[in-house]
Amino acid sequence: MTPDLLTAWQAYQRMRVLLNGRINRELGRETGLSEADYDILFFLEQSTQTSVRSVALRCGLAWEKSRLSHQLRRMEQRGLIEKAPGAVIRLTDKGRAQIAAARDCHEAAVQRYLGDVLTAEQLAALATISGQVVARLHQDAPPHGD
Amino acid sequence: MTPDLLTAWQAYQRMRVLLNGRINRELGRETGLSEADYDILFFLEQSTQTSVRSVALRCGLAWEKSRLSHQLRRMEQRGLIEKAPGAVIRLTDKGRAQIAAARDCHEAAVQRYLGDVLTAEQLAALATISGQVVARLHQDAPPHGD
DNA sequence: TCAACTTAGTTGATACATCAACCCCGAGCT
DNA sequence: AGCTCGGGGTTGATGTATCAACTAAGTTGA
Repeated sequence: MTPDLLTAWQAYQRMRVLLNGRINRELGRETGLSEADYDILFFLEQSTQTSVRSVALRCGLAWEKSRLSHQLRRMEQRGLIEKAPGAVIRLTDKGRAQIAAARDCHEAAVQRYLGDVLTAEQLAALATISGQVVARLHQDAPPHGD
Repeated sequence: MTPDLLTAWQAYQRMRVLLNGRINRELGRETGLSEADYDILFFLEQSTQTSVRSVALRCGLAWEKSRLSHQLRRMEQRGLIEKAPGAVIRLTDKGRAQIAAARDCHEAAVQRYLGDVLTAEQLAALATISGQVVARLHQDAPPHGD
């Protein structure tokens, strides 16, 4: 492991842990939603259709099936979504309201911690780097797992 | 939120989720250690002293106290560490053996998914970006919390 | 027709993360 | 002395993530 790689890895790890901790905490405190909640609601809201099949969620979020199942059960109990027959998921009015509020909070955080700090070149570099790593992950253990 | 920022954020998020999931899964499968276990054991092993006070762990890892307490309890039950009076933590032989094995696995993964994929410039850019974001996080909500 | 296979989804067990509430002890103050 | 106060550490409750085992429904093929 070269020093460059070690340095980059440790710096990345630190950013990952701190940045995500911070955003999750802000989101939870201000909106009562977890990151998992947010991801689900955001996907449903962005979707052009009014209802989405579970499998589309699983695909789009790259989640395990059991994780999704548990999460959807909890969210249904809280009234954020509803399940229709045929493994179809729909946003409730409450869910729609919460994601709208949360999006502002979330985008503000991303702007504050990334947008305000990085140059356009750095943003582009981050996107490129991420894309390359993700491509490597896909090529390396493709079957279907994660 | 500019398109550049959105793109970078989404790409980063995807990398973060997939890369970390993959590394954690490999680590768990091949060594039986979680990321949390690894962080603790790595810190203890790197430490020059044979024993470390809890508070040093909390500081070095930037963990919440309750998180550390729960984690140390579980690890003591599994025989990876032992607690001495005075909030002192020590690696057991078993713990020392496991972290040695895990380090190889972990470094191989980092090499495979980052080192083999990114150029030296990209590694440097990633380190710089991470450093800037972390600095922003510290300046923004410094007290001592997270 | 029926049996072996896939794939979507659920469930239960276990581990992990976070919050709030608590215990303990030593530093400072009256 | 007796006090409070703050920090280190623990605990319990709750939400979250992962794995393994299971159900159910559709496919293929003998």
